[in-house]
Amino acid sequence: MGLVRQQPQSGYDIMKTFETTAISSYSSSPGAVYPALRRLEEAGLIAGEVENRDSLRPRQVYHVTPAGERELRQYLLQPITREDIAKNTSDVMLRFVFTGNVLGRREAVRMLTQYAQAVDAYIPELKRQLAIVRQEALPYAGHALEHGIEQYRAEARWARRVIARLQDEEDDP
Amino acid sequence: MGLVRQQPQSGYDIMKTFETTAISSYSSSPGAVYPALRRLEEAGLIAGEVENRDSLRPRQVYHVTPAGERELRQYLLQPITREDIAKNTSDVMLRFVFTGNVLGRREAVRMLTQYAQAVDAYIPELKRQLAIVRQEALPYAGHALEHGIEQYRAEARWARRVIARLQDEEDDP
DNA sequence: AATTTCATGTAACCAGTTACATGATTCA
DNA sequence: TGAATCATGTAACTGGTTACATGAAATT
Repeated sequence: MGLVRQQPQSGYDIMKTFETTAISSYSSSPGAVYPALRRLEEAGLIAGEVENRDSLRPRQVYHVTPAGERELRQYLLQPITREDIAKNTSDVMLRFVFTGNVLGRREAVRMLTQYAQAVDAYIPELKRQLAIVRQEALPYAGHALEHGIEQYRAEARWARRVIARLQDEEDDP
Repeated sequence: MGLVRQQPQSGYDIMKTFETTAISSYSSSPGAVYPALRRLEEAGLIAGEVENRDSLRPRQVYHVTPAGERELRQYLLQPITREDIAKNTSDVMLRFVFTGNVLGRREAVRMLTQYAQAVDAYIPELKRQLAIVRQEALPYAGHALEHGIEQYRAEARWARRVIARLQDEEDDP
């Protein structure tokens, strides 16, 4: 839906995007995309219009309805939870991109600030787990946990860097 | 199955592990765990035995069969693909832990070496995508891509550090 | 002329989520 | 004694995967 918001497009376009870009964990199969578009349309969040109706190769181009816009904004404004960061960071990234595009720079900064704080709060949790697996002499699990800690550290660094950059732009447009 | 390999355990134990540890993207719901155990048992990869049969609270404790052991080893020996690293790094981490525990340090090092190479090969791909989104003036998508690049850099650093550590242990056991 | 790409979909299969259900045991 | 935990499962719903199907338009 975020994709359709950015630019009205067809199911085929969406499949293309999932195939070619690094939006991981999303499937480009028509069996996933077309039913999903249908569901969103039935929920009234997007609406499809047929392009090139007269020609022999029509396209269903979807665009976001006002109700869909409201829903999307509401979704993007939801606070970032511990679950969000523990499960899929790439989902959070997608959310960040849409937050920036739909709600603007201010909100994107707000979101990243929240995100960085949530990450900071999560790292000690992982450290506790690391202490436990070290006690239990599970070396490989320990390495994997260190991996997680490093990942989240990189995560926080990135967020703070982007926040700084966005705020610089604000000062100097 | 990897969990059952490490130590024979029940469905409840597995649910507990998923709940308490940072094995993301795995569900702790009984509706997922018990059918999965059943499937593995029907495939002959694990076998369950009833503990405390006489008591009023029996437990089905599963252990890996020889066929399951073969299957697991074969799975762990499979080369790491571009898809593996692009989709879910946490799955790769799980695989690393089991590789270390089941196949030993040598294989763990081999796997990490492969992994680091695959990551190195993936980063330029992301950089190309970054160049494209910069051309198209998509700032937020650009920040998200930079995030991905940073993540994979941290990934490669971690892998090389762990490789070095494991090789040190080898020299000096 | 043949292959690839555009463009849309359907259907069978598989698997996860949520919620419900049951009952014993342990702990406060 | 009541609440939490141990322990196992089922059922309805949801949604994704794989594969099949169709046919026009563009490319080689």
